[in-house]
Amino acid sequence: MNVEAKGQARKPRADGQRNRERLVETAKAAFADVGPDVSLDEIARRAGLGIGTLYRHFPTRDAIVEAVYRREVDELAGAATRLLASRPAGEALHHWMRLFVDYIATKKVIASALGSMVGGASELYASSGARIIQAISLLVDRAGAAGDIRPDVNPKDLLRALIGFTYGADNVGWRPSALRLIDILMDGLKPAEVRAAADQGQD
Amino acid sequence: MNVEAKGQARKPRADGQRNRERLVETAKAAFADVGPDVSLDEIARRAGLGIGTLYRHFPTRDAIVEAVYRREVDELAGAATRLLASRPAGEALHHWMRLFVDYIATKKVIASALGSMVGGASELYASSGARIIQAISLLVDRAGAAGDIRPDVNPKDLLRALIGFTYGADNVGWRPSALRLIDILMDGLKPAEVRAAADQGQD
DNA sequence: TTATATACGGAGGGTTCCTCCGTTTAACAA
DNA sequence: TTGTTAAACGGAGGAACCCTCCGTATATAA
Repeated sequence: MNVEAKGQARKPRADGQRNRERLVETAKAAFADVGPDVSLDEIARRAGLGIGTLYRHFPTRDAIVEAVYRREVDELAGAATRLLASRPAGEALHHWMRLFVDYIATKKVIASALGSMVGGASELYASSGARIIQAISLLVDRAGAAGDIRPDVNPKDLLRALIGFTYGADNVGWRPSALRLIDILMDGLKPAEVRAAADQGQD
Repeated sequence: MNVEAKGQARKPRADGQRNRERLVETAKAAFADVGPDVSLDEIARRAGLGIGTLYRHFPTRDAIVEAVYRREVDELAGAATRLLASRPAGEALHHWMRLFVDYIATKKVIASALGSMVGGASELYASSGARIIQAISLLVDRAGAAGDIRPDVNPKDLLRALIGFTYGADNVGWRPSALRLIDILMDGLKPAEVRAAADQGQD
């Protein structure tokens, strides 16, 4: 019942897995109480591990951020289908965008990591960025098909906008500002008829 | 005819002014051919001056960026009134937002500097950030008064959006993406009647 | 010419990033 | 158990950057 195709691969070392886990948890705590710019050295130090060990497990900063926030990203991506099930596609998209802002509000690190993933060289592999793009694409497609928004909207544009809105998330008042911008953007996405109708109650 | 109120202040030293000028020009060249993240050490080195000299003239990175791009920022701010003179306020706002993107497209450094100014602690002094805010506020006020956009739009929100759109200006395709987003945002700013009218030619 | 406020220069300490490689240790076979 | 070996560890160390501090040099004004 060996899964290996050829040769005899060893099973991964137990200490390796333990340390990887330890690093992820330490990083999570460090992001929370030092801030999103905490140094990788600091994370290694807190974990009681050598810096070399950290770099072997996570060759880039984004890699460890991704590991830390995998669950959050999954939730956010999953919320897309959940929202679609319970309301019109246009509203689902609107809610999801607000949700995006709320997620970033608590975990600012995600924003910059997403930023470098979305436009990055390798968009192919199933990274967190890819899952988020899938989610927003689904919402945009459905909303477009339902006539809730114009049919020619580029989902990546919207994602860029969302990431952009959360840029500078330290400045006071950024959150309400981002939410207002989402409302405006959402209005701009609607075909003129829909807006006119919404303006006079529903028909 | 002494301008000084009290005591006898000396006139600024000639070498000081020369070096300041030299630093600004060197920085401009360095931003252009090394990139927006060129180190301050590198700029001082290229200028043939000590790092201490650079820091005395420009205590922060933003300070030197501001000196380098003062003219560009002035032009951009000035464009607001020029545009207002030649077309309806709503269109002027729309054009100005596109112009903003074009300016950033060539000088990426401005974006991050603006970012830290706009939300920064001291919004009071007449910095570049302040002049940009004044420009966009003027446009928003006029457009609101003319009924081209809704009257309750917060100009700082728009500026944040613009800065956000230009975030990640290295990624391929960011510029057309930013322009599309501006169009959408602009549509969202319009009162429903205006959009409906525009959709069917003009009335 | 002299006095002195101004400006210069760069050494140096602190931080972060990341690589490299000698040492340790877990997994597996005999 | 013991030996072999691949995997993982650790941290020294070089490079880059930031910024301060203070001894030295010089332009200005008397």
